[in-house]
Formats: sequence, structure tokens, C-alpha cells
Amino acid sequence: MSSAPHPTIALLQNNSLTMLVQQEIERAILAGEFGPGAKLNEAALALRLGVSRGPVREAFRMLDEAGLVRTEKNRGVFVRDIPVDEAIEIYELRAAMEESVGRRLAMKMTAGQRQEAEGLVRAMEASVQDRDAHNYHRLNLQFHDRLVEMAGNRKLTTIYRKLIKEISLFRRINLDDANQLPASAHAHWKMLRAIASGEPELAGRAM
Amino acid sequence: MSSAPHPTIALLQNNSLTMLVQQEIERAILAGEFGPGAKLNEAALALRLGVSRGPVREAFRMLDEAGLVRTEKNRGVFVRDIPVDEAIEIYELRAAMEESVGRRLAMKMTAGQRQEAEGLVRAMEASVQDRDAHNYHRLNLQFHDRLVEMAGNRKLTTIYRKLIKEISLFRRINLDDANQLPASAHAHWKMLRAIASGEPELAGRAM
DNA sequence: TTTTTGTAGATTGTTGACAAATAGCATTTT
DNA sequence: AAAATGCTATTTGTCAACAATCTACAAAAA
Repeated sequence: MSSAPHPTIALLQNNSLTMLVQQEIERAILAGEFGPGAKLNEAALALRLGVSRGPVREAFRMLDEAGLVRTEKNRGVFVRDIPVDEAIEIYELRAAMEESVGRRLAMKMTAGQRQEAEGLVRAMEASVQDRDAHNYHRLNLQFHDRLVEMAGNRKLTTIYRKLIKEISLFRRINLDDANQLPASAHAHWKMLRAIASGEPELAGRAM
Repeated sequence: MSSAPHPTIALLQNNSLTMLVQQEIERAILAGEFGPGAKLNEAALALRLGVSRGPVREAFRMLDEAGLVRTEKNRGVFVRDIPVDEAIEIYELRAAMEESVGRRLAMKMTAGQRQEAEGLVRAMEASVQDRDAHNYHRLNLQFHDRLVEMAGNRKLTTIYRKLIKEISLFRRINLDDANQLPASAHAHWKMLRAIASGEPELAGRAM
């Protein structure tokens, strides 16, 4: 009937308990409430979220498939502790993806998209001025995410975001060395210039 | 104690019912027993596999996260029917990954690896002679899979294989046009030559 | 005829209970 | 003292029952 049902109704219609539990556990993990290697207790989580163990178990299976937790039979579910060599592999893979994104954007980035990206870099520079490393980090993630999104391949975007989540489990990052931030901002300008030049090779290497 | 426990014991130790159910449903889907769009009935599957609905539901959540099925709240689980535009995106993404693989291999492929790959291409040519399109298709998948594996990034390999599974849901492929197989075999030789040349750009484009 | 309403059956969502396995600790044995 | 054994408590794995929702079809109204 109605093409736009009430938002809170649509919420209940689309989100099963399992989905909500999955989102909450994922949020808690990414927020660092459960560190890498921490054990996730089914009954405790079910109690905390006010549901039974069923939805929690189903959420565990999703998080396992997504690579955020690891399941040991009869022993339980643990937040994944990404080993160094795997982290290196993920970083390399992300680099390859961004290289591909750079090439694509060199050919099809619009003027509007470029302005939006430049706006993000300027905001990053402002954060450097303010010595606000946390905000800088947030904008940096957003900058790269937007560029990937602009490449126009939704599957690539989905996988890229999963990789970012997974890698964020690796060694709570030292956000706080605010001295090397200016160099990072400079590199972002360079990337945008390379993309704007319209040369795929150059743009790929820059990213 | 024993470093190599009896295989069937290790099987039971590592595989929960959920895992086994997940593997069986995935196998059935990829084998085409459930076509794209087909509804998967919890109770029926549980009965067929001799388990209760719990493990089946958990397996569903894994397959959903893997992109093989789609879940509609209160309506059930359906084999995903990949829309054309998404299939195109997956193909493009796979192409980008293989391009990256080609570059990497141009720099680090060993003589032994090259011989192994050449052996696969020769086997493919033999299948062309025999007009055995099915076997050709199998070897073709194996050839590309091995090259990706040889690139030495396990995360990339994992994601690549997931993409292959997902794409195999798209329009049961017309394996049977045996006339364009020879050209395909020729292209594979060309790829290997480009990789062996040691020039990343050339190898990347070839793939 | 077309649309709406109502009802019965089937299917999914969720829960609580029971069975099986594990981990920790005390006890025994060497 | 060190190692092995046995017991208990906790936790996970699985199941079956109940509640909520949807689907299909029939009956009634427009």
C-alpha cells in the first residue's frame, strides 16, 4: 500500500532479532569493548541484550563468516586476533584495490566528485591544525571509503568495507602520533592531482 | 599427545552439525539442485539432513553473509538470483583481481609453478580435442584458481573463491558452445608468456 | 466481475529445556 | 613434589514446543 511506511515500523519489519544482535556485537567489537582474543559468552550476551541464546548463536555464525570472530567447537566464540602476516596480506590487498580504484577514477571521476574529495582533504588539514588525531583518522577513513564508492562497483565497496573492519581488529592503532599527519595530508592532495590528471597509471601508483 | 589423530575423529572434533549442514546446502546450491530464486524450507531441509531446525538456521546465516542466499524476514530464505548489473560488477572485480595477480606473478613466479600452469593448459587443450566441454570448464577454473593462489596472498585467494561461488549462481552458464574453446586455450598460453616475460604491465593486461 | 474481508493451514521467529563436552579443582597415586 | 585420576560446575550443542507472521483460498460486499 503506502510506499513509505513509518520508519520505526519499517525497522521492525526488516530487522529480526538476529540482525540487531549481530549489529550490536559488531559495534561492540569494533568499538573495542571486546578486545582481540576475548571470549564471547553466549548466555551472558543473550542476557545483556534481553534475548535468548538462539539469535546470539545465529549472529555468531554471521560474524564468523565475516571474519570478525573465530569459533572453536565446544569451546566457544572469540574475537579474532589477526596475526601479523594476515594483516600484511590485508594491507597489500587493500593497496591493490585502491590502485584499481585510482585507475578507474582517473577515467571517470566527475568535477563534483572531485570537489567533494577536496573538501574532505581540507577538513583533514583542519584536523591537523587542531591536533585532533581522532577526527583526522575518521576523515581519513571516510576519504578512502568515498573514493572507493565513487569507483562505482558496489561489490568492490562491500568487500573493501569488510576488509577495513577486519583490519581494525589488528593492534589497536596508534592514532596519537600527530607529527606525521601533515605528510599524510600532502599525500592525499597528490592522489587527487594524479586522478585529475586523467592518467590511470599515475593515479594507480599514487594510491 | 598424538600429533595425527584418526581422521574420522578429527572430523567430528572440528565439524559441528552447523558446519556440515552449511557445506551440504552450499554443495547442493552450487550443484544446481536449488536454482536461483528457489525457496529453502527450514523444516524440509532439517528433515532431509536428519537434524533439527537450529543448525539449519545457523547455516542459513552463514550462507547469507557469504552472499549465496537472501533472507526475507518472516518469509524465508531464497537462493540468490544475481541481477545482471551485479554480475557485471563481480566480473569486473574479478578481472581487476586477476590483473593484480598477473603483475605479482610476473615478478615472483617460479619455474616449477610455471611448469604446473603449463601442464594445466595442456590438459585443457586435450579436453578441447576430446570435445569435453565440462572437463575443460573444470580445468579452466582450476587454472585461474591456481594462479591466484600462486600470487601468495591467502586473503585474496579466499575472496576470489567466494566471488567465483557467487558468480556461479548467475545464469547457469552455457558451457556447451565448444566452438570458441580453442581461442580460449590460446589466450591462456598468451597469459603465461606475458607472466614469464617478467613485465608486470604486460602480464596484468594479459589477464 | 472485481474487490475486500475472514479464516485455516503452513512457515518462520523465538524461547526454554536437555544432552554433551570442557575446564577447574580436589584427591589419589607414584 | 609431580603426575594422574575423578568429580563438579560451567558452557556449548541440539532439540522440541510455542508464538507470531504470512499465504492461500473461500465467502461476502461493492
